Amino acid sequence: MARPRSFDESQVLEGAVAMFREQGYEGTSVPDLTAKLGICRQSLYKTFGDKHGLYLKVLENWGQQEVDANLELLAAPGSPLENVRTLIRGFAAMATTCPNEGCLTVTAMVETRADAEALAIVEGHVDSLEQGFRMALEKAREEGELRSDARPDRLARSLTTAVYGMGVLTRLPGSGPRIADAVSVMLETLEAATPHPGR
Amino acid sequence: MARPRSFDESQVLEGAVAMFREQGYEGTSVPDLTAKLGICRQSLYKTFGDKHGLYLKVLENWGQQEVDANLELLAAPGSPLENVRTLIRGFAAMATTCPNEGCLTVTAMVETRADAEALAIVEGHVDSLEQGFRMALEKAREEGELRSDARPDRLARSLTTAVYGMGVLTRLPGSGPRIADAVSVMLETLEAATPHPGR
DNA sequence: GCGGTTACAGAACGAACGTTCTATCATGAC
DNA sequence: GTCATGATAGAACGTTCGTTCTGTAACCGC
Repeated sequence: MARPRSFDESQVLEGAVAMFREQGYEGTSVPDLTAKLGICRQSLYKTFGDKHGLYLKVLENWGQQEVDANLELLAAPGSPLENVRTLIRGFAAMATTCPNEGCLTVTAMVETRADAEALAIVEGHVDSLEQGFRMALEKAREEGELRSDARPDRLARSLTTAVYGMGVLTRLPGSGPRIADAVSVMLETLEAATPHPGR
Repeated sequence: MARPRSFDESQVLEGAVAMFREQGYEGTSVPDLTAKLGICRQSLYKTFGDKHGLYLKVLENWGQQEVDANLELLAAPGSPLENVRTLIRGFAAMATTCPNEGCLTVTAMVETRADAEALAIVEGHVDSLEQGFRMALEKAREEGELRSDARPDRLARSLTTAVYGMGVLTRLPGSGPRIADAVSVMLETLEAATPHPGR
């Protein structure tokens, strides 16, 4: 009954994620978006309301994809402590292999300090990661992978802080060694909380 | 021989630091600057070249004030390990008491990913902090405050990463507990590297 | 095939940006 | 007091931003 749209909404969202990630919100103009996403201005406004609406949608989409994938990894069957280690190593690998595409969450935290809606979404992402760490570490303690006097909540908050530190230092070329050592110390801190630390 | 200028250059720089810190580079317009700094447009361009020149000057000024103050603190006489602890606690206090004025270095890393000049200055700041940590920790090891098998370089890089993690999470309201726990774990990690960890 | 509906393409809007230009004003040397 | 000099104040430049408007093109049900 009408002309079909010549773009795929989820593909547009994916492309927008990449652009906002690399260039930030202010740094990505509407002409930029329409040119690289294969969607015309009118359709963009019809579909997402305006640029800010698209940005919020992108942040939510990021949460449903990246963040939820991390949570699934942390809650995966097997050793919860090993899941934590795997995720941390994964973050470090991402930070060192793709230094130019920084973490969308980090960009959003810094750029949108006056954007309450965006901040709320981003805060949800950070909280989710922290809770994911905490639950995995609690499970690890219950299963005897961590000592009974370990503090999963404190460890989780510390890991979260360190992970976002890696996320922001990714922006600096030559931070590879810094990030690698940060990961080493994180893993050692976890090791020190196991029942038999040391060899 | 001519009309004297009605502004103080160092005061203008200080004010500009505050504005760039809170609002970022893009988020601070030239009319904003002239209105709040008490300097007219013409004088701003005459003195600093252009907005970008002012920004670079601000970054350098930040380095000479904040960064050098931190380095002095780390190299202060007395216990080098205690100096490290004091600096970390100071960062945490800053992050929790002044959450709205984020770290200028963090803002610059995220915002100016395509600005090579700014990035170079900022990289210098990060490297300086890391080296400051490393030298203090090496001195601590030499003086017996840390075990001989401690790794000052790794610890320094890890601390640096954690500190900038705190810097970016400052942007999120309600990160107080997260930052506090991150500091606790950092201090525990240092404690674990002392000759007699535990009580 | 035809009509109605929706997407597309591009021109055009006002506002804000960084920057430059012009004119006025305040001072020090003589 | 007069003049040269440099700072100040504000209008004005072109560009780019996000957004809206106008017309054209493409599809579906009948």
